[in-house]
Amino acid sequence: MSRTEDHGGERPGNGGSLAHRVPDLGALELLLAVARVGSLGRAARELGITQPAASSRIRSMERQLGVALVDRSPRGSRLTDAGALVTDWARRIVEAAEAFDAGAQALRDRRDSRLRVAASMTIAEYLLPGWLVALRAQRPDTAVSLLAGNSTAVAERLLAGEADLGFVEGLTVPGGLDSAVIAHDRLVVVTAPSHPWARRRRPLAAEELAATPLVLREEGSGTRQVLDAALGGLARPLIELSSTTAVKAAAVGGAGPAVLSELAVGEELGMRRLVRIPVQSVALARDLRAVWPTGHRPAGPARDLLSLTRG
Amino acid sequence: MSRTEDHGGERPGNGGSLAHRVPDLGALELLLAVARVGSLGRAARELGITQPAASSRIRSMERQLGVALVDRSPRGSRLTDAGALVTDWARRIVEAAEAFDAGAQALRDRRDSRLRVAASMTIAEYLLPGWLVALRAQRPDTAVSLLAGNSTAVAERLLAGEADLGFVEGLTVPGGLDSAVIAHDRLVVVTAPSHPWARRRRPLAAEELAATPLVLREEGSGTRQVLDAALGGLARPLIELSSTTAVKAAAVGGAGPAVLSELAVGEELGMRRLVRIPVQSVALARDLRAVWPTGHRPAGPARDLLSLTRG
DNA sequence: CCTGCTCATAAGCCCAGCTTATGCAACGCG
DNA sequence: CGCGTTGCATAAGCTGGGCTTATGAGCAGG
Repeated sequence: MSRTEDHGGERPGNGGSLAHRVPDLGALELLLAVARVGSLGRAARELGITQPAASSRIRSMERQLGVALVDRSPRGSRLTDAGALVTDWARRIVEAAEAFDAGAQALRDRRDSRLRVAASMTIAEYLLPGWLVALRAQRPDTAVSLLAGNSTAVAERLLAGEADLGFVEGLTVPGGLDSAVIAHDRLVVVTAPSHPWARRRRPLAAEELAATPLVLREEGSGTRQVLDAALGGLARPLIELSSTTAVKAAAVGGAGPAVLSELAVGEELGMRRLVRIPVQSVALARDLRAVWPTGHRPAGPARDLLSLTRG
Repeated sequence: MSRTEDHGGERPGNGGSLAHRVPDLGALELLLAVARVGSLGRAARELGITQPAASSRIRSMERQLGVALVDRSPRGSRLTDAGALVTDWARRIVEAAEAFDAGAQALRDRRDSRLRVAASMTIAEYLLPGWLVALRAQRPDTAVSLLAGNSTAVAERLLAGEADLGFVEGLTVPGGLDSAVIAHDRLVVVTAPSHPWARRRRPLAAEELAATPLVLREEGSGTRQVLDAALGGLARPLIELSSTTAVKAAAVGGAGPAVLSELAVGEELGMRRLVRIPVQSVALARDLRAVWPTGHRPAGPARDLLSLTRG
């Protein structure tokens, strides 16, 4: 009985879900603390728990992973070689969690925040959380609120005085707003590694791209606009989906070639879940801009955030 | 009472540790499942739990974050706007956890694995987990074991027949091994954003770099070797630390400029915790190579993995 | 030799998350 | 129009993981 039965989503051969095989955030934070301070007890104090709790938690993490992580000695604890590696991998999870937390907090703080940001989806998804983490490190007491929407919505909020700083990714800047380019983005053509295009040697020609049915965002999205403009309104949809995520999932699943922001596919390219297909002579670049009401040069917290965004 | 007291490591103004503010992995996986299948009940079934469990878990996640994540209706559940954003951020955590899991499994499987990999630290830390995730997606039943060490150790394992495929990042290929370049890496000079160099307009000259005390890895490390070679053995240490992580931490903390692999600082640059300082006329590039015993061209699982590594 | 640091073990508490058993609302179909 | 199906919510009860306090044992240094 129990629930060992393999339902739909479970890949074969993995005993239970990720959550059962990966230590929880608390344990990972503890491990990082141990690595930093070199002692279970002091790490425990740093996290506000007792030494036995830390000891037991590290031990159960070692049991779970099947690997010794720390070398205990009467004079402290050091990471084993495997432990150092695990700790580095753990740090990635914790950093992602920090970004999540910063973003979530901004989503919640809505009311009494000192800095109200409006951002387009792509920027809110991929860039903003990192900026918020950095901002929090610099100015821990700046409460930020975030509102995500398309370029028009961002402009409205700014002009209505309901937001202090905006971020957009269109080809044009909405009227009534000043802007500064903070980064560049590019649309890229991607396929699953199994797709024939992944084995091409020569870059794709614009006509080939225009002639091929693609997995795309819906008409009206920023991404789609740029693509249509670049191809002269010719983009041929295989499927139209309403979120970047859905498009990625379809592409990973082998539905067909997709066109997506470079920002959106970084992770997937790194993990080789998607392969980037070079394209020739198609202008797929676009600017990412910070925007604010004409004249109202960002000051205070808005200026702090803005200065973080241009590295 | 309880433990609200702010001990050393806690930044002010954050109520408790990350783990208390970020939903656990199980909840995040559940959220992703709900987003995918559009129903609490079906998501629950997919994860092998009951519908009330899923319902309660999503609800408590919403309470924790202070944001409504899903719109429930008698015909299913769809993400709210905020929910879509949160789900995207959650996906990053889950992906990091998948990489962690793939790595940890390789660390454990030591014995009966079909593919034994030996890799240098930098590659094991930053690249390999992603490759393993991709490999698992392609060939779910390939058990991989991982041994991390320096170039010499990698070569030894391969030549002793204790590893099937190696990855090194040196300037030279150890004797007795064939190799293929799989990627390029570059050392970069980084500082905390507060460092004077961060506000420089002109690239750093080689002499300035050589004349400045730097935060460095210990002598003998791959990174250090490349730097010394590039500067003509002149690198002047401010501190010498024994792990990439420690170097990063020192640099982030403002100890001084550091020289690190591009791979190692990607995250920090994105979050603006570190700033990259352009350098002129210093050859800091290096190749990342797959290696194997001369003649034993990789086959089977080794070949699968190898083909994943050249995107 | 005692004091102070480290970690380990034991016994007990508490809450988060699970289960089963319900109820209620909306849709589609004979 | 009632019936079955699908989807979510609520209630009551169990269990285990993680916490606490209390204690012991190994090693270093004044």
